[in-house]
Amino acid sequence: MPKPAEVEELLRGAGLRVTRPRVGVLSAVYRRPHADTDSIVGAVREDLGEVSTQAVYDVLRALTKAGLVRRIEPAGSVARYESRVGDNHHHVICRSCGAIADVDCAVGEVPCLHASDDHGYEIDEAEVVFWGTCPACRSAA
Amino acid sequence: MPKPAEVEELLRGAGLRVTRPRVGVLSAVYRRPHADTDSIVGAVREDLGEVSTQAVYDVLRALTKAGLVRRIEPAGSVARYESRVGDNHHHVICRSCGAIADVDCAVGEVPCLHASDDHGYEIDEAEVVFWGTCPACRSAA
DNA sequence: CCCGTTGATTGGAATGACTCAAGACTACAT
DNA sequence: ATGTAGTCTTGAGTCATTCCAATCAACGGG
Repeated sequence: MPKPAEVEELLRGAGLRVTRPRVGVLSAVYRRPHADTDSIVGAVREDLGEVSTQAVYDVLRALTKAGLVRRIEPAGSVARYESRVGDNHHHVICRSCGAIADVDCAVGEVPCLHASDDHGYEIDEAEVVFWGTCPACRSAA
Repeated sequence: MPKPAEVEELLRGAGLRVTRPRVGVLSAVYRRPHADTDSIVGAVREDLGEVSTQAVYDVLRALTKAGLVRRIEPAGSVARYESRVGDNHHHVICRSCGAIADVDCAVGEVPCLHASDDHGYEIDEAEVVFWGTCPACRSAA
């Protein structure tokens, strides 16, 4: 959980200008892993007051392009963002409630898996999603 | 590529009624692997004439629930459908043009991978997506 | 320390995939 | 043949996301 000053340093290091919405959004992503855009907007507004929805969308795209956050798009869900980047970890998602948890990659480097037949593609990443039922939903059933 | 009679048999075997839109949609999915809804609508209309877009959506959902087709939702793309079901294969997707190719699973049975830490989830499937650049886009660059 | 340029933010409107509701219709069983 | 559960159609609506033009602010050069 980086301090505001560290967040600013992260932005500067990525060649991005330091603005209030950007600091707020990046902090919110650190604070709430796997949050969707809507809840990030809410979190930022709690901190900063008024921020336009479009600013958050724009900032998230800029942060994603800069490699400071990672956008994940599980099937059947809206886009979500997380701050863990560069360590090529994977996710386990509950089919029932949509909860997401991180799963460390056994290999650690991309691409961690190799296709049996790559069809001539030059593969740079292997994305793994484990689908299942989380403990809470399992005991509720 | 099943004949119309075989398609009807597939539908009946899944406990679904045999209707013109259903036969048309299921044939179209066999004919065009990894097609999105829009191009399936187009393909069905070529065969049958007028079919409402909503009927296609509805049929695709029914076929998915019955396990006759599989819905895949690659990040940054609309939903796509394929007829290969039950063999737990994976996909390689071109970052540039979105082309999708099948990759046979080395294991063959679900779940083919096991998480290093399952967080208590009961995992029933491991979905793998390989991201890269297809031969055509690579030579065009 | 101030100022201008460049890039960010805002607000409004639009896009597009997908869903919902209500009624007409039809495949299939009795 | 006939009833009925399940399909198809039409039309409207939802929601995440994007586009555009105008305003505004960060930050490096003076």
